[in-house]
Parts: sequence; C-alpha cells; structure tokens
Amino acid sequence: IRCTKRFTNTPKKQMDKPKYRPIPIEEKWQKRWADEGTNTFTEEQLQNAKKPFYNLMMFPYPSAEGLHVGNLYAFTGADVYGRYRRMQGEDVFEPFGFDAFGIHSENYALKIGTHPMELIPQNIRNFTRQVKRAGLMLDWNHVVDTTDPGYYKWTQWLFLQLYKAGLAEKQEAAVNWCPSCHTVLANEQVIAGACERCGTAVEQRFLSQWFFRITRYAQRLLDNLSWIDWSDTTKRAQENWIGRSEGAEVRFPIARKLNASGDQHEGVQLQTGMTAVHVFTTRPDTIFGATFMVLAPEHPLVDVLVSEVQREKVDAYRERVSTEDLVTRKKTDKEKTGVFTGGYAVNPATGKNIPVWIADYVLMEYGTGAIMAVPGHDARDFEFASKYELPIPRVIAGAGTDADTPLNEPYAGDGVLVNSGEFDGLDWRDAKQRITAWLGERNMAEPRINYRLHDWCISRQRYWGPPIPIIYCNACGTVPVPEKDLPVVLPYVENYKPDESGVSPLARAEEWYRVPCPQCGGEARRETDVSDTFLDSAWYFLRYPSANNNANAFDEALTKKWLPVTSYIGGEEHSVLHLMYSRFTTMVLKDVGLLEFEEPYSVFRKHGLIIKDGSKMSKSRGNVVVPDQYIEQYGADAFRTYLMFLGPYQEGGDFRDQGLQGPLGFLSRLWDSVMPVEEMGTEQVSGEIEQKLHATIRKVTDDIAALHYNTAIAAMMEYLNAVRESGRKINRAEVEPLVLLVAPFAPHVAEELWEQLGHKGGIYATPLWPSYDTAKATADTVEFVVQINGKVRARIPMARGLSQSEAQDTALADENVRKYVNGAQVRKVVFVPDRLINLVIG
RNA sequence: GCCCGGGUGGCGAAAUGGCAAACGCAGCAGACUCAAAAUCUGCCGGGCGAAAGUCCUUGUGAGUUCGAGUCUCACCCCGGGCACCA
Repeated sequence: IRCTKRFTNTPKKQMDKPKYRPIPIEEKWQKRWADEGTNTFTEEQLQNAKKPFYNLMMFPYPSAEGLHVGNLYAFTGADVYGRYRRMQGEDVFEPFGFDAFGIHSENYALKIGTHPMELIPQNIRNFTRQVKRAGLMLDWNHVVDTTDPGYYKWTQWLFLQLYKAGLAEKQEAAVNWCPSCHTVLANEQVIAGACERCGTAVEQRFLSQWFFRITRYAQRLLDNLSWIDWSDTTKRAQENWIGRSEGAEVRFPIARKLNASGDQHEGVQLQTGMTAVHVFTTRPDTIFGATFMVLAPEHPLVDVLVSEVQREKVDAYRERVSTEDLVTRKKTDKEKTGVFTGGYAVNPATGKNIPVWIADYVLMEYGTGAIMAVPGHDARDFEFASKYELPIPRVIAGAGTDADTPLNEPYAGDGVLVNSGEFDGLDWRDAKQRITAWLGERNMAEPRINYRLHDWCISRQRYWGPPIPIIYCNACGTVPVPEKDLPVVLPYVENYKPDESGVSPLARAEEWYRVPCPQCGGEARRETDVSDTFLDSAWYFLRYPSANNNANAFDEALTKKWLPVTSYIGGEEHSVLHLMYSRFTTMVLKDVGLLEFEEPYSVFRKHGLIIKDGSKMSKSRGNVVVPDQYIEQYGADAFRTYLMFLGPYQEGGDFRDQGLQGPLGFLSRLWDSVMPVEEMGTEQVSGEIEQKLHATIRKVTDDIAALHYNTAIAAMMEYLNAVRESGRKINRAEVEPLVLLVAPFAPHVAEELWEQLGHKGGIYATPLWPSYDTAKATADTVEFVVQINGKVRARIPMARGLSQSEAQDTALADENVRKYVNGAQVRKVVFVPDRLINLVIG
C-alpha cells in the first residue's frame, strides 16, 4: 500500500527524469577508457607526439595500508592539470609508478612476517586498484616499479656511471647509525639527532660507506635555482640546505705546549707536515678578538697539540664524547663542555699565543672541524669563555659603545672595529675583505666558501634495496660489475632481518656474494650493502617514457622528445631530499654526455598538506582518511572535486566529511540541467548569461593554469546558479561549455553528459577546451561605487566607459550622495574608470 | 635562535591598493510529504533603526594613501622546516 501511494504521488515527469547515479557512470567510463586506450600511449605514439607535455606526479611508496587521501590529493591535483592541458590539444603523458624499495616496506614486512617479495606485489595490486578507481588519466602502459629487476638494473647502471665519473667513493666515515633500524642514515634522514623513520636516537659509528660526491655540485645546484621555475618556498628550502657561507680560511700556527711545570715551551716539529690549525670563519673581521681556539674532539691535530700535562684529561674527554650519542651531542641548549689541550697557537692578527681547547660544540663534519673563538661576538664562544674564564675582549663597537664598553652579552650587530690595530674604525663589513687580504699577504688566510651540504651516503646495511654493483677482489681491489652482467639480482633470502653486526643481511648469503672477479677470475666477494631508496627515485622520471625498453635505461630519441619534465607537482616534504638528489643525478648524466639538459623539472609546484580535524593525518592520531569509502558513497568525481575545492591547492586545507555535500550537489544540479536532453531549450546564449559564460570560461581557464582549483570550481558553481536562477528552460548552449569546463575535475560525469548531448568519440578525441571572447566576457554596465571621503555612499549601475565628468554627474544626482556633499566644495576627485569615484570634500 | 607559511563569519574559505565575507558547509524558517529523506525557496558577521540608512568589524599597535584584509615598521599568536653550521 505504501509503495503504491508513493508511486501515485510521484509526478510522471519526475519518474522519467534520469537521476544522477555516479557509480555506474564511473564504472562505465573507466572501462571504456581502458578498452579504448584513451589515456595510454604506444611507443610509436610517444615517438610521434606533436605537442609533448610530460605531466609528472610523485610516485608513491605502496604501503600495506593502501592509498590515503593525502596521496589522492597529490595525484588529483596533477591529474586536473594534465586533463586541462590535454583538452587544450597537448599530448599529455601522465605515467605512474611505485617507489617500493626501502626501509619502510622492509620494516613492515618484518612486523607482519611476510617476505617483502610477496608483500610488495600485493600492495602494488591494491594500490593500482585504488588509483584506477579514482579516475586518474594515467598511462598504464608505462609503469615503473623500482623493485623490478628490469628497473633496478638501471639503478645499478646509474651507480656505475657515477663510479666511472669518479663521483662514487668508498670512505671510512663517521656515520649516523640507527640502533633500531640497524642501518646507516644520510644526514638528511636524521631529524634533530633522531632517526627520521623511527625516532630513535642516532649513534655515531665508523663504517666504510659509498658516498656520492654531491658537494662538488653544491654551487651549481645553488646557481640553477635562480632560473628554474619552481615554487619559491621549495627553492628557499634547497638554498638553506646547501647552506653557502662566505668567509675565510685562516691558519693559526701551532706554537707551544705546556711543560710539566705549567710553563710554555717551544712546540715540536709536526709529523703531519701541518704546522697550523686551519679554521673556517664567516667573521674574519673579528679576528683580533679571537682569544682561544676550539677543535672538535675528533680532530686529528689534537694528538699533536696535546701536552703531557693535559693528556689524561683530554683522553678522558674524547672518550666520553665518542660514546655520546648524537642527539645529546647536538642539543643546542645543553651546557657546553671542553678541555684545554695544553697547546697554543698563534693568532696571526695579534701575534699572541692563544690556548687551544677541545669541545663538543665544535663539529668535525662542518668546515675544518676547528674554530677561532671570538667570545665577544659569538653567542656560543661567549658562553664557553664565561664558563672557563677566558678573556672576552670587544672588537666591534655598535652605536653608543666604544672600545672600552664591557660586554655583558655577545654582540653580533652592526658596528666598527675597535681594539683591532690598524683596522680600528673600519665598518665590520669592509673589514672582512680588508683583513682577509692583509692576512693573505703573509699567506695566513684566503677567502673561502663553505657549504653545509654533505656528500650523499648511499650505502644501506639492509636487505630490501638494489645491491650495489661492486665486487671486491683480493688481487684487483674494487671492481665495478660489468654493465653486461647487470642486474645484480637481489636474492630471495629467508632471513632478511638486520642485526647489530652493522653488515647487511646479504653478508650472510655466502652462495650469493662469493663470485669470481670479473677482471682476473680469482676469488672475490660482492658488495653486500644495498643502495638508498632515494637513488631509485633520483632518476625514475627518466625511465617512464622508456619503461618498456630493455636495452637502455632511457631511450635517446624518447628522452630528447619528452624531457625535461614539463610539469612536476608534488609535496613539499620532498623539497630537499628527492628533489635535490634528482637534480644532482641529472647534472651528472649531462656531464658524462648522456643527457642534454641539467635540470630535470622545468616547472615544479608544491601542493599543500591536507589536514583532518586541525592536525596532520597520521596513523598514531587515528585521523587518516581512506578514500575508498567516500568514493563508494559519493563517487570519484565528487570526491575529486571536493579535494580540489576544500582550500587553495598550493596551501592545502581541512578535510571535512560534510564538505563533500557541496560538490556532490553541484554535480547533480549540473546533471539535472542537462537531463533529459530532449527537454533542453535550443536558443542561443545571449545577454547576461552570455557575458557570464564568457567570464566564467576565462576565469576557469586562468585559475586552472595557476592551480587555483578552488576558485575555478567556485566560478563554475556561480555560473550554474546563474543559469538556473534565470527561471527559464535551460538551453543546451548554456551548459554545454560547462560540461567541458568541469571535465578536469569530474571526468566521468563530464564524459557521460557529453555523450548524452550527442557527441561521439569522447571528450579527449579532439581539443575541446572552450574559448572565450574578451569583449563578450565584459559586462556593458558596471555597478559604480561612489565614495565621499573614502566611504561608500552609493552603488549606482552605470554604462561601461563613462568619463570622469559623466560619472561625477551621475553620482551627484544620487540622493544619498547629495546629502553628504550638501553643497560643500569638492576638493579632489579620484576616478577609477568603470569602478569607482571618490569625492573628497572638505 | 634562523628560514618559510599563516592569523578574515559558527566552519572551509574569497577578495589586480578601490563594494570585506564570492563559492560551499553547517544552522534557522518555509514549500512539497501522513511523515522522513531528497529536492526547492528565503534568511544567515555585530550594533542602532519601522525603513531608507548608518556605525563597527580582517591577530595587536603605529605609519603611508583620497582609500589598506592587501603596502611599510614594530609586536603577539599558530603551523612547518632548519639548527652548537663557526
């Protein structure tokens, strides 16, 4: 009975009206795109593309938890841009892949007890399913999986190119060791002294590691930032990371040591041939205030400088520091400690002997591992000098102070030199060059540029990565694996758990690492470390066009056609690591003649972070949004549109479940405006709607180009509202362009409506992006703002193009305006054509 | 400490130095319905006012300007990154 009643209550017309049901439409179009190869290129098509546009998004690590909304936010933003460019007639190549090696996957595999070689393919299948459901315009013919031997063969090949170029070196070095992950970490992976991944305090260990000499490229990496078209904040982050400082290297000759009675005596001849302590300073102008020196406890000259009187204390201190973990060592707020070595060096400016100390606040890894301490003008030196009662002279006098004003705190501001001999009175900036030159005349100093950037340690004592293609032979030494023998396949080993030993689990696979030497055939041993995941991602963009090429890492012709990457959109969290390493790799490949360009990404734009309930999504907070449920409920189109609408794309935004209602409602209203097609009007667009249509096309076109997706969507909503509010029957010509404008955001519903409207071949068959007419986009009447003394007193519709006097006359005819002017003299008129007139009275 | 962002209605947000709050969410009222959902219509920063209108309002304080959310200076707060970097 109930059912019957409802049936009779529903008007006939509404029964016939097809309702917007996203899910079947999306399934239909996803199938069609796949069947017809809408989004994929064949090798031939890649080769023959007329207007190549390489649209890159950052490939994800395929976690076992699956795709989360942050991934999809990143991909959709890039996809919208790619679809937009494609509709404008460009050949958009939008590939996808998986960055599946690394500690992440390995730790997870260990945790759940599934071997990574089984786990990762599962994850990739799951990720692929999710990504496909989201309706991205991806080329599934060109997929990259970094764990595929067909891929990492070329990662190993890349290592060999660096090796041949002399840019890969094995060094015994103090490295960051994570005692929990049992591996070495790059400096970039150490966050405030703790492991980036697990948060465990990082220790110092001495291991033999492979390093890439990225520091040789520091200046070039910095210089190119001036011309590459990247988000400013990303460039700034790289600039800070490279950390260029200009200053001087100054030599302090070693002078004397304490003897047993505490007196100074002549220094000994130095075995190393070094007769001076070298320091790097950015403030050579303050050298007259350098009253002592500090060496890092590990500094090799400590052994030379130390006097017998102090040896015991020095050894004890060094012992203590070496066992100290780097978190404690690098805490900036802890009290500084140190020990006098008993040795002295000569300040080359004053000629005086100054004591040499060792202290843990001086780091071996920066500069020369030694400093001249200027306690008067450096906060750290001041603190140290105060504690150990060392003299704190003033050598810079700021406003209101002179040579004799005592220093109660370090002064690092502007000023002129004092207590600095012939340089007194000089501005500190000028003094930098003058003093460096003056010392240089006696060969005691020269200008020097120092970088914070360190060489890239790529060795990992882990299992889940590409083996480093090196063989150690007792007779021949270090021998690179011949390119013909690549890939060095990562063997399946049952026990891949890392241990305390500091060597890779592969070092337990004897049958794998025992090999004959490629040069002499003698007994040899493979390198058992694998390489850093960042090496996999440092070149993946080169592989995509050549993903199906087994003969080369990257095909010469395809690379020439498609690279550098036209547009790269990705998260800011990769500002320094991935983006810096891939720039470095590209430069190296150019230098060895394999590429013709040296910057991999012509345009890079960072996108914002998506927030949930006011904080970053994370598993520990339990606020991670999984897209599947939303896509099932609202459809991929509404979900995509919502993600792009919730805030400015480059700044991110707050994800709220209820927010999805807006875009869903918009898409259903668009659907209702078109369907059923037979009921649409056939009149031409005219009048206000025509103006609004052209203005909307212009705004959407410009906004998408600038990644202002949220305002582009708002403009489309506004236009649709205007069309619907007219109250008339909706004409086909009014909504057809809107169907196209919405396509980058909601591709499925756009395709469906486009087909319903009678168009064959789909939206991407020909370049369909609507064009606008600037003249038509401009309204012929404007609402003119009339201000009196800067306050709005009237809003009067006026014809466009009025002159100042016409506008003024019209304004003065307004009652409210007259009331305020009230016969007073108009002293000044500010006139902004077609917008505003401001009458200043007084 | 240094380097980036950012601070606007109940919420997400918008605004080439020129109408602050577009667009959307939530809310309220109404229409349709036996009812609910869906949909549609209206209202929706605060004060005064019957209304026309008017005053206040973009973290705080100053400044530049005919005019400041927007530019300048100082400060406060939030988020992110770097950090004994010599």
